[in-house]
Amino acid sequence: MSSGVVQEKVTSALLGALNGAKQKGQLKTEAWPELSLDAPKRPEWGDLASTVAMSLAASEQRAPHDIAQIIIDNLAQREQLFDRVEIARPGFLNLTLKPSIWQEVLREIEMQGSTYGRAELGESRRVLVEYVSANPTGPLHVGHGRGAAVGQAVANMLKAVGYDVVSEYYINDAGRQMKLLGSSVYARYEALSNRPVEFPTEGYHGAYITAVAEHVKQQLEPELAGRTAAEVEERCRTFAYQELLGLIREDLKYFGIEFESWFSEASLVDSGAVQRVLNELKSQQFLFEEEGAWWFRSSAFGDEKDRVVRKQDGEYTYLASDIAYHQDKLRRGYDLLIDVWGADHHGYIPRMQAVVQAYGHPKDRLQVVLVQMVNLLRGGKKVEMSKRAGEFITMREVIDEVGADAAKFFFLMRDSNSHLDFDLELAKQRSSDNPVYYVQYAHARIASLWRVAAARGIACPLPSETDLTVLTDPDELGLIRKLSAYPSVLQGSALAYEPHRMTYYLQQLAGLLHTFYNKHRILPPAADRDLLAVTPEGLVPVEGVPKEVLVPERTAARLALMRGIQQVLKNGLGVLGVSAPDQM
RNA sequence: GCGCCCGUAGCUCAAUGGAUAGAGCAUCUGACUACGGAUCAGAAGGUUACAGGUUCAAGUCCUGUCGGGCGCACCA
Repeated sequence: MSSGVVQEKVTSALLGALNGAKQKGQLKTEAWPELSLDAPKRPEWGDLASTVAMSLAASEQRAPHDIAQIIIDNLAQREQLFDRVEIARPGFLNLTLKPSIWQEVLREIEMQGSTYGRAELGESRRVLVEYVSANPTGPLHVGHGRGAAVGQAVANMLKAVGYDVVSEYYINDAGRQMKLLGSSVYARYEALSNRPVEFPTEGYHGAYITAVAEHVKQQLEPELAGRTAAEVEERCRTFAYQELLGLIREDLKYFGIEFESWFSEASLVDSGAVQRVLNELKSQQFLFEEEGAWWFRSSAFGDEKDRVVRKQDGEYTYLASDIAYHQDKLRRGYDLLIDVWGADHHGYIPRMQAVVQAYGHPKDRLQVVLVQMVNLLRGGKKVEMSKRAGEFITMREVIDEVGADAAKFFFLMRDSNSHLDFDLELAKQRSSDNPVYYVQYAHARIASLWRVAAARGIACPLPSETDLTVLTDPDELGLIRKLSAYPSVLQGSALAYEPHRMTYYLQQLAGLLHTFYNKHRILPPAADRDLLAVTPEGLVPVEGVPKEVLVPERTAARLALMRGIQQVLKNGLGVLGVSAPDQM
């Protein structure tokens, strides 16, 4: 796999050493464990560390240190690859690579450009990522925003590592909630015409309902004249559904999110798919009748009890169409289904996995990414919300206030499994408190180097046209090491469905860039002012410690380094759906 | 009562079973007449809730306890 040119070289060197030792009879383990290379925490532990010797200790029945020594003795290209190879306490193999190996990373990034970090791990297996899927009964709120950001990032990450991904929004346009929506709008509509009717007990109270009712009045009043109450209510329902779904689409677009597919629940009911699926399950003995209701035997697949799919009154439950929906996904041939849900639905996982199993698939064909609640704060104080009472902060309001980039980055900064405190005041601050700007600023800073270089007529050759061997400073090599870790960070985040690892990585990379930028120069000074100091007598040459000597070769090499950093920042932000601006 | 998630620095949170547990914020002290100060350097801050267990190695895995959140519908 393409985990980066450096990792590949070192891994194959280690593998060669292991196999060599085995041929000589020095090692006897049948299959080698996975050779992972960690970037050690401390610089004196080298550039990369392997734990393979310790992993082999049990099967070899030898001390890890001895095994490590055997590996070292069998390293064929030791002189070409490594400056230092050391064994540390329990049996770590600490490797320090030759700078020339690291320098290749910049050429690799240049060659691969926007595809740097991508991989073919997915082998084009087909994945359906379903997310948001909010009922079209009102505007999207903050919680949906987090689900949207996570879903998009997961889909993008999986695409980046070689899966064939389709993103889908499941529209709950059938059933009780839609009826309530219709009767709520109907009640408001009649009230607008001074014909008050009883407001449904569990109806939607938000101000947007009244707004929809007003639109009904403006656009449909002539058409509705003389109709029965039931007809008017039905028209209110379809009108409200269209309008609210339209709003949801606009909100998502505003957030920079586009779905490849929109799937209607009602279409499953209308096509008879729900009925068909239930019949299938019945013929398989996975469905039975009791107390006048139909039950899905989910307990046969590990759910704690069986679940009703058709109520005594003959209505289908939500589960019925969800079974049909997931069966439809499987039927469309996806190898993996990923559902992004609010964490309050976690109890639903076993029964959906039961569905998958009832259709003869392993239960892990369905993976559910749970997104925990968002705690909205303003200046440290909690913002209270209640959807029933119609008091909530919408996703659009959040984007209006802090911007789509900041909102996404904040939503993705934490493990989606943890509650998220989202402080609106903090997210819109254009200050060092704000991690989004920190990362974006790193990108913009590099972009400004190109502008300044162009203005001064300084050449910016590509890494492939540059002598990179001057990049030997620990800070330079440290940056390159970080860049070389990007592919494995992306791949790890993708396979774990954990976009927050990406935001952490990007913050770290940006931090290294800012540190470097403050400590070292990249472009030569505009004048020789750095050799002078201000005194009462005017400018005089500085005595003592000279500034870093910045020969043109070093400027070119550092610009090449900057180009690599900029590319990786751009790629990483892109996967998260966040922009990488050249100016801020 | 049962199930799922969480418990790490004052706060918000990181850490594929790896070495001396790391960032940001807040606090304190510092840094541009040069490439963007939306930045940087330094200090201080910890019995990883608690008790056992598994192993070369545990914040991470297992068991139990305590605390918080969320579920346990013929709602969605």
